[in-house]
Amino acid sequence: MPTPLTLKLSRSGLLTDADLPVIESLSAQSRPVEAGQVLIHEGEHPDTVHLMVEGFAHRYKILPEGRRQIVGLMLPGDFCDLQATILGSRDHSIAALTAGNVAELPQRLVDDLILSHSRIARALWWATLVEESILRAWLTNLGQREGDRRMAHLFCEMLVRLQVVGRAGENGFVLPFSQVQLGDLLGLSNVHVSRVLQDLRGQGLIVLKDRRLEVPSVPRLKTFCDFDPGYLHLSPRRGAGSDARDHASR
Amino acid sequence: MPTPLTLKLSRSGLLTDADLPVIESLSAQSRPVEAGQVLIHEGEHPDTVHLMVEGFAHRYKILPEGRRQIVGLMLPGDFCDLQATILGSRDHSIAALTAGNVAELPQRLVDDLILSHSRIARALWWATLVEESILRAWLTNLGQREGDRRMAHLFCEMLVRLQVVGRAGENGFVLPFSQVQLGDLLGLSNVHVSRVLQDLRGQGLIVLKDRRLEVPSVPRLKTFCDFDPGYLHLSPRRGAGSDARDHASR
DNA sequence: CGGTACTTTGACCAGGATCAATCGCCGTGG
DNA sequence: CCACGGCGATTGATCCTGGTCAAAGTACCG
Repeated sequence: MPTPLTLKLSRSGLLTDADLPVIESLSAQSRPVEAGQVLIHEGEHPDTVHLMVEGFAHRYKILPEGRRQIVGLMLPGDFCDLQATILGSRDHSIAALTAGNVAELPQRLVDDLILSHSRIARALWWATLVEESILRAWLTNLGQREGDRRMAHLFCEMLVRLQVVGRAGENGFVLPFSQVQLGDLLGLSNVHVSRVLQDLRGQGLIVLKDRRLEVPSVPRLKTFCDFDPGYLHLSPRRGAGSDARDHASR
Repeated sequence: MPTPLTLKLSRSGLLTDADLPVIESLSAQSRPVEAGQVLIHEGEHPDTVHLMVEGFAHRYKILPEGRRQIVGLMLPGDFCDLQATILGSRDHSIAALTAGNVAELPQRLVDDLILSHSRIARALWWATLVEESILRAWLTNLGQREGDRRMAHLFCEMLVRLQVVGRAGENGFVLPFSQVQLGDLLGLSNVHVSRVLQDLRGQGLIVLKDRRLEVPSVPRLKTFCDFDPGYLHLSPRRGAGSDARDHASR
């Protein structure tokens, strides 16, 4: 089974099979992290690149009054700070959401990789740009949708992103968030998150129990929140036995 | 007077004086655009890079129900689509907000520039990452702040960004938005925008008349909305006679 | 068995949306 | 010159999404 990073970058449409072993190797050395562990503190000036190999992490900002906004979700195969050194100090923190494994790559290794493998360099660019695209989708989600659709949209996105890296089935995945965290993701209070979830359950759009989210009808959920996966910029899965296995789109 | 692009990239802290003429040249050839003109349609697959030389533009997404969210603001010196070709089709549109000038650079020219000038390449990276950082700040703004602070935060950001490129004075700038557009930026209704503006005026935080925004006390406004410019990642202005030369505004 | 973290529920309140009417400003055409 | 229409801003009235406060229930853990 390929690593999540390989699975993800394969969907950029920019790689050939020759690139895959190199990419695989990036995930080889990883260290375990525990849930809640802070990977990068705001203000730090890191000199390594963090790659999620297993587990979830999140990027967040904290306002002086104590309010918190999660501004990014790193799933297996996602980089936490591919850019790190260019910007100087970080303007937000990153912490693990679940136990998992993180690879820490020296910035130099990444730089060398980019110089020597132009296709991979482009694929990394692609990953960064998709991240930015997701931010725009989130911004639209917060700015224009009400609680229930907002939540549904997040679930749709997570379903697709996790399916890409082989961490979700056709209809569900493990959702390791507390309701407070869901609130920090969506700009809602924990109380309201609870009610919205009840509501979605009541409409039969989701089944959420024991940290596992099931979506009885993915098309229905997508219609409900106008989810259009275009912003994830995924090329069709290619290669051996590409098949009817991904019904993505809609 | 240097072009806005030069002024902006100078603040990356990554360039030397030798790079400046090359950067200047990018703004040399520009064509006029009128207010409202669409520069890039959603779904298009552009093969040129757009650079704002003068005037404002905005990036926006439209939901099926007709709601609109502005997900980016391009000021003089900002690129509209530095990444263009990698992602394939665009997931949003870009339109001019005011009359202005736009340079259209062939993607090849940009690629060559990146290959031949590594410092400039890094500076362009920097610009892209700052854009992403701004998106995270906006997301936090929408998710965690109420209308009045949200508006104030936008004004603070615009003031700083415009000052960088010499298009704002110490205390104000030309704000070419209608209240509907402000609403689309901030996720507020036009009616509420009107009330929030009254409120800010009432508190003496802003003076807004004839499309010109004046901020009587910038520190007060910043305190009001917890504005911390760190996310713009600006290095101190360097170089010959760094000074009080940019009162541009008008 | 008590503590802690998370979820649920209820009551109440407020930020902000929606609907609707009015007003001011301009540009256009009679 | 004036009437008209369109756009944007303002204001008022009303409604609703979602926040806050508070309490209680649930589950896990040492």
